[in-house]
Amino acid sequence: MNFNSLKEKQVMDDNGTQANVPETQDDIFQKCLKKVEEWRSAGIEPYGSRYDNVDYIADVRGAYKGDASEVIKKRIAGRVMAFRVMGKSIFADIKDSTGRLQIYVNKNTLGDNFDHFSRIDIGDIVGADGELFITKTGELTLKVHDFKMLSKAMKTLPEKWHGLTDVEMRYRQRYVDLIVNDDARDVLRKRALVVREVRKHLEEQGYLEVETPMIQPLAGGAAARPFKTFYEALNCSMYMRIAPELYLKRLLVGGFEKVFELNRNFRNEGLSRRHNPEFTMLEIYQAYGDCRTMMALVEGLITSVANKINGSMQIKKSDGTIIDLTPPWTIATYSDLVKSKGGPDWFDVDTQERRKRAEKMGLRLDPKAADFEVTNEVYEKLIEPTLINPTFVTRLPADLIPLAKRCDDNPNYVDVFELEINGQEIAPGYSELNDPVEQRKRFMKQLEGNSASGDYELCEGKVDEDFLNALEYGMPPAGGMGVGIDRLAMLLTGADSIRDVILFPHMRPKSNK
RNA sequence: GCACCCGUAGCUCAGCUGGUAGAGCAGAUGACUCUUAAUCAUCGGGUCGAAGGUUCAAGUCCUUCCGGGUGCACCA
Repeated sequence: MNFNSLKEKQVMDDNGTQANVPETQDDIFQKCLKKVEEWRSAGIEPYGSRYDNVDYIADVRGAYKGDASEVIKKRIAGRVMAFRVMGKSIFADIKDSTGRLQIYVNKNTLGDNFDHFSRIDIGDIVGADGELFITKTGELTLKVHDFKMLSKAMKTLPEKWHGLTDVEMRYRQRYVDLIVNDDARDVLRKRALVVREVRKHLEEQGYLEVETPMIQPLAGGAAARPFKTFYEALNCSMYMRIAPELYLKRLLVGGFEKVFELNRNFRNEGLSRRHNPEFTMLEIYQAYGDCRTMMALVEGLITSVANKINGSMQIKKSDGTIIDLTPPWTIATYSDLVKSKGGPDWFDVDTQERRKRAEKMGLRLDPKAADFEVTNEVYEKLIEPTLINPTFVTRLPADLIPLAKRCDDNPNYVDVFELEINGQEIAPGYSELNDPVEQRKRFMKQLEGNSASGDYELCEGKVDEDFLNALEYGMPPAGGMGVGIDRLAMLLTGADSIRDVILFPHMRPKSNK
């Protein structure tokens, strides 16, 4: 009568058996449920428990020394990635976190269990005991004596040859991506190693890792729009931090001399290939240092991490160009870089002339742009993208970074650096401002600037009085630095998109209808 | 936020100037005791992202919406 029964009837008429039923993903699920029941009634639990003394596949491969007569018994566990049935023998590929190994099963060795084994699907997780041998075609293989079901998969894996390429699904269902795409797994594992090595290096240098609030009453330390939230128990609005800076400086006041924090910042901004609003930032402060202290530190840090991760100072990008991290890194002043593009007399000519030159070089300028913004356009559009090998850009215009400490010899410049690698800013470093009166003045000016621009409220027009209070107790002069860990991971893994180095990048939730 | 591109079976993709959806893998059944993208035979699987519109007829053309990608902007 209804559609389904008609359809099933037709199937029956066509081939005279009841075996074939309509096949959708849901039907496959039902089929698997049935398999689970059948296994259970045969005394096999498809969702196994603890499975001890498992060898990593990489170690199993290492154990075979080329002597075919030697008997090597091993136990492995992992996911079935391929399954090739040949009558009374079966080959399957098992994958664990260290690699892949082919297993071989035949009816003579397994007996009744062979039929149970033959019901395994690609995607199931199994354990297997057996001994190693080399097949006719020369592949190291485990001949299975016994196996154990550890987990039955109810969904089919993406296709074995092309894998999973749909970018959206790779990010939304990262677990599938990780099962199927070895390179995704490698990149994300490398990222974890980057984080580990960064910590190790800093600890070895005597820096103390600290954790400061991620939910803050005022979101300071950077110019960015914060995420706002509400703290029920305290009955007040709070912000997700945009930077840990103001708390880390409080620690300098408190007497911690070398500290770092490696954790998430949140900025309420758009997403792009290079930006994720929730990103991992390393901030480091060192009392009695300045931005040059930080330059030496970051050069040592990144080269050491690169060496541990890649074993090389060269990184090949997807387009074939090579980034060379070999120290010492280039140091260039902002002005010299701008002059190299805009002409040696760039800063001597008048504003009109600078505009004319910039436009001649193909820049489209906002007619309202201030003079220093015109210059900065030249820097950002024409110079920054060309800084592929590591370059410390120093002595930036004070207009650009109003909160930093001025250079001793010229108050028009600030004593900072921006580390550029691969045309991207990887780390800014500062000689930190420790004059509380000057700091208050700049905060006030910044507030005015923000209310004037009217883009958004900066923490509702409030100044972090507690931070100023801390400064008034006296903060040692210090060098400070921030390193974008996601971007560093991109650099060291050659990833083109920041999302490739983030396990679960943000996605717009799918509406349920 | 703006511009451009994409969305077809569980996955990877075809589908021409509009004519009513197809392949491989995965799945089912059978054969096969050294395969490895196993092979061979047979079979099933679709709200063509969603909703409207044009048309005798829409996967295909138009509009809106949803989701994604890239670029720009915001932003270090």
